[in-house]
Amino acid sequence: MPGKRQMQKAQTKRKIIDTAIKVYSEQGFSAPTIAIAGEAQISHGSIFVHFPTVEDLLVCLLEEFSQDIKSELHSLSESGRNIEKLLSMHIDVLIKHEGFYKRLTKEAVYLPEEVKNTFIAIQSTVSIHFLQALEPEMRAGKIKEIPFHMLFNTWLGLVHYYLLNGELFAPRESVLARCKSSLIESFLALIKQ
Amino acid sequence: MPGKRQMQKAQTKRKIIDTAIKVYSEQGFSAPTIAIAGEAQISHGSIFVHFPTVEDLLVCLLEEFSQDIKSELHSLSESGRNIEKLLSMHIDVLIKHEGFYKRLTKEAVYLPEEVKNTFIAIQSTVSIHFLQALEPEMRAGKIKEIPFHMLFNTWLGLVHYYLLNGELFAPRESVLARCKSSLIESFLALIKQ
DNA sequence: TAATATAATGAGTGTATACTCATTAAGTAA
DNA sequence: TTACTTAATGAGTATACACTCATTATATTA
Repeated sequence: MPGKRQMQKAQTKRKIIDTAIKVYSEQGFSAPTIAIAGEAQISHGSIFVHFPTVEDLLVCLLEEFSQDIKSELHSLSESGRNIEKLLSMHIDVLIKHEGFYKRLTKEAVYLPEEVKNTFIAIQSTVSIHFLQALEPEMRAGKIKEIPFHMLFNTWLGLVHYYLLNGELFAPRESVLARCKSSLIESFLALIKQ
Repeated sequence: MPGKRQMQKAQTKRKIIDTAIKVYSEQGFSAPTIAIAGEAQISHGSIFVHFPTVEDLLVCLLEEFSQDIKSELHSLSESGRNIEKLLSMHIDVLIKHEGFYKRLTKEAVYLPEEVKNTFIAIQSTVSIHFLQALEPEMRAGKIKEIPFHMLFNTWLGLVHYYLLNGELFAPRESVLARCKSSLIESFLALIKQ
């Protein structure tokens, strides 16, 4: 059975992870570690007891984030497999994690390679579901004859463009929530044969 | 007539601007000012003789950059006004400035507000040319009935997505040069009625 | 030529940050 | 209860940077 020590340790680690997600979502990834320590109400040094470097913390954060997103995508995509539902579900998952996801798209350049690759792996998972939903309609000749990866990149490009320029389209609120239907409608109209 | 002093001064300022563009293109905007001074073969302090802060340097850089891009777009769009030519011209202009433009798209978050606004103003100019080229074809019913801003955002989203993920699509070379034709073909196929 | 003005220099300063480590406090085992 | 182990602490260190300013070198003016 786990002793008090082990539980306390695990609890502190969890607090660091949760607080880091919160602080990075709000302040961006250049937020100093003292901001995380302050918000989590632990000492600065504690962070380095659990994570040798901030890079290790980031990698851990993204590992968890990607697991969450992937499992959400997976369980939601069970229910229905047409393209409209899938786009809607995709946006819903992003809305749920909008703060952190937006930071990832905005600040990817400055993140370590491993973190970037984990983020790319998320898109890869999305593309698999995207393909599964689109394939029947493509076979049925309802979709324009354009390479699949182009269709997917157009969708992701559009969604990320809205995330990156959210302040322009929807100041002080969720761009995705506000623009969800017009994004989906427009994209569907574009790809239809 | 300009004395030797004034000419020398102007020449140094120019050297700083040109070198800063080069260094920022290669290393990103977090490149330290000593890197610019070193590359320009001037002393570190000289930068601050000409620009009180790095922010002032950045603003100056973008002012010039946006003037260049806008005038290129303007002179090129004179020649022909159909949408295919315009897209091609747009990509060509971006290819010409790809290093710096790519950095702007990647690191926009960390740039001062004034710089971001200048960058947005460039897109605004592009959208005007885009509309002019598209309008005749829209009137003729050749284009899908989708709000104009959606068409434009889809295009820009796609192009920026390729710039941001260039390493994935075309490692060690110009993504835009490599993917230009497929970007244009796919986009035209999508928007056609 | 001598006096003055100023562009350019680069060692030096201040600040923000990640990370360290000796110390403390609290759990665990004898 | 006592000795041992370890999570947590936070003052301290090292580093990287933007920006300063007294000094130097060069042009301009009298």
